[in-house]
Amino acid sequence: MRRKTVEEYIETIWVLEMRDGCAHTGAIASKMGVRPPSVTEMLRKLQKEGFVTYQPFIGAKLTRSGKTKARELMRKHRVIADFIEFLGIGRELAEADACEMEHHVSKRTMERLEKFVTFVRDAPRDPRWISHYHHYCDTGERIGCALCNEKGGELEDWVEG
Amino acid sequence: MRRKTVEEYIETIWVLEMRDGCAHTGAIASKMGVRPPSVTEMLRKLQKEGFVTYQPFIGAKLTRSGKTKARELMRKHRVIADFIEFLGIGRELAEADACEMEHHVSKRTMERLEKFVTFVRDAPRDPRWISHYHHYCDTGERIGCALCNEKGGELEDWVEG
DNA sequence: ATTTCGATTTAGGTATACCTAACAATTAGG
DNA sequence: CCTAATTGTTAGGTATACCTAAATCGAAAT
Repeated sequence: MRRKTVEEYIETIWVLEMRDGCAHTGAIASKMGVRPPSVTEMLRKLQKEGFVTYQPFIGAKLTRSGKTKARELMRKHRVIADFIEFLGIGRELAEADACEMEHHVSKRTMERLEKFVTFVRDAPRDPRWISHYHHYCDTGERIGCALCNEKGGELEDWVEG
Repeated sequence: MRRKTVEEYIETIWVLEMRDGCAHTGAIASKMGVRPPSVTEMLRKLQKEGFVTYQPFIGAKLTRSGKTKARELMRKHRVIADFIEFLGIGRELAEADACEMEHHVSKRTMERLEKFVTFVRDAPRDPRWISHYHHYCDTGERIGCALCNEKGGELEDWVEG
């Protein structure tokens, strides 16, 4: 498998710390599919960089800055996974893809993507174009509501969100 | 800067081969921001893996399988960049983000994303919800066309794409 | 209290992409 | 044609995430 980044360790530690109170070397290792010595080594690095406090033979906890970082990452992760799910992909693959992608998207793009996801998810009513999109995915056939798509018409009958 | 993948080398070689007939070590190096020895080394690896033919002191050309790979990657790249641009990000950053992301998206998600981009770009008429989305990005204010969003209404007045 | 055993760290080694410095080949000018 | 400049490769070394095997810690059981 691919080599893990500092960020992936932080996310894993976050999850384990939530669950167990602190993240043990072995737990991190098995969750991430690496061997314990790799974890020990990384924990030392993360401590040096100020993301965790690490007590040998005990485990690791995120510092304030580690938690900030983790929250940031989890947020990115959720937004990306939600978006991919919206595209019509099952949650499991959406999650897996989000894992891979979340470390490679710029801040500005993330902001916009988040807005897009919110825009779609929290629409005041179920937007018809989404079902148009999914119909297009399934059949390749493009349909469109003439009223929705009408060009140049005045915007009337708005509903506040 | 981040360490480059095999795929990024293949893409760069594709571009240079298009432009110059073949990809020279120095050209690859300067385009990718690495030093020539790194390129020489990678070219040998790529040759061993069957993606390029490499003649020392002359340059590299993609093999059939290299070209297939390159086309695949360029397509991914374009789709992702187009999507990010659609979100309201300028082309330059969209391209940069695409570069980072394109190596981390699954095939199935890419297929769906491509459909989404096509669905939006080639809509028979300019879909109103896009301007709604951009309005939402700019102002945070959610507006919606009641006719478009009306729930449960029968689908009438369709336009074939 | 001592043994035993699971979990962890230490020691030492691999693979990969990168570098600089030194050397070699090709190309261009006189 | 031969030298000089440019370009490319070789040699040797770094950093990082990973591994296995061996040593060590700590807790639970006799």
